[in-house]
Amino acid sequence: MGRQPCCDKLGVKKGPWTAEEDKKLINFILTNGQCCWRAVPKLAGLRRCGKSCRLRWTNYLRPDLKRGLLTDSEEQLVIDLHARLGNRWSKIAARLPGRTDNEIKNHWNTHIKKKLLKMGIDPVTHEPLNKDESAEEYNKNNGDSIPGDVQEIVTVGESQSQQTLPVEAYQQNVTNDSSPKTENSSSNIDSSSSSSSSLSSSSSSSILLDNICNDDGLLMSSLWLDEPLLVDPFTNHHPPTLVTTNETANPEITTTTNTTYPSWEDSCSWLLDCQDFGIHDFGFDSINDDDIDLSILSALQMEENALKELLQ
DNA sequence: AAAGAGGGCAACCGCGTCAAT
DNA sequence: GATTGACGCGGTTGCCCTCTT
Repeated sequence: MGRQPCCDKLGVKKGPWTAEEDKKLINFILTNGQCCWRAVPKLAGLRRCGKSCRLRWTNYLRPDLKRGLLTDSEEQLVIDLHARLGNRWSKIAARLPGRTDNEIKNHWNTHIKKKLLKMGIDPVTHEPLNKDESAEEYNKNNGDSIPGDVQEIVTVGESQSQQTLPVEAYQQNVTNDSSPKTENSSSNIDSSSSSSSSLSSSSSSSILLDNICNDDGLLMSSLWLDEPLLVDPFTNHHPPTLVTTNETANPEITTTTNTTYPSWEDSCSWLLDCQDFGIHDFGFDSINDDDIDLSILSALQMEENALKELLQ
């Protein structure tokens, strides 16, 4: 007959994960790697469904995850990808290293959606909302009049020749947005420019987007490509995405090859975070530190080699 | 200071697809 | 080929925290 059931439905724990459970899961994945989620709860000594373990690992415990709010450039990238892909969060997440589909989905629903609506952009179609509708919508949501910039966006957006204006308007809005960000300064998307103004951040994001999206066919084939770009030492399947900006189409733009991927600190900051509740509580004592270092260094070496191949 | 409202996020649910038997 | 279950994904829920009154 079919496969064995993934877990005994009876006695399966639900709800928030405890530190103890996290510890067990991390220990297990680090020592055994990711395989066969249905076997994980039993082997790791967890009273959880394999599905729940996978979710916990991919959305919260994975070492290559970034923390904090999405950066402006990441947000911009999400918007643009969403305009092309719709609610395919996993595909969108695949383009944002260290971000999970769940995280992006949540961020979209709680932040970006509202921002777009506020700016008179339909978050579903990414088209400008009807001026009256947007005004109504805005008044409904905010009990206030539409700000001048939104009105301008809506008005300009009515022009047939300005299809991409909503995104540009958003960029402008982001650029002007002076609200503080709690996001740490590291951005895998354009870390080279993140230290400069938010304008350059948006611009580089734009270049990146242009690069990715100039040819929708190329984008789609690229997005549907399931083959991992590089090897991740922990997951073996969802590595830090290599972001290469190589502008050659426009002679006015200096040809640059800007490749970024998470630094050692970024990739392993979670290990440092473990110290918050005692890294040894995780039972890492049993793991040879040299093994971890070597595996990660080896993976980084592989990344470097892959990068060189790409650049050749 | 307390209570209620709203927002954010982690986790669960249900469905579709693929693979094993 | 049919059946069954794992896996992955998107949608939804519910808890917790913060803000407002």
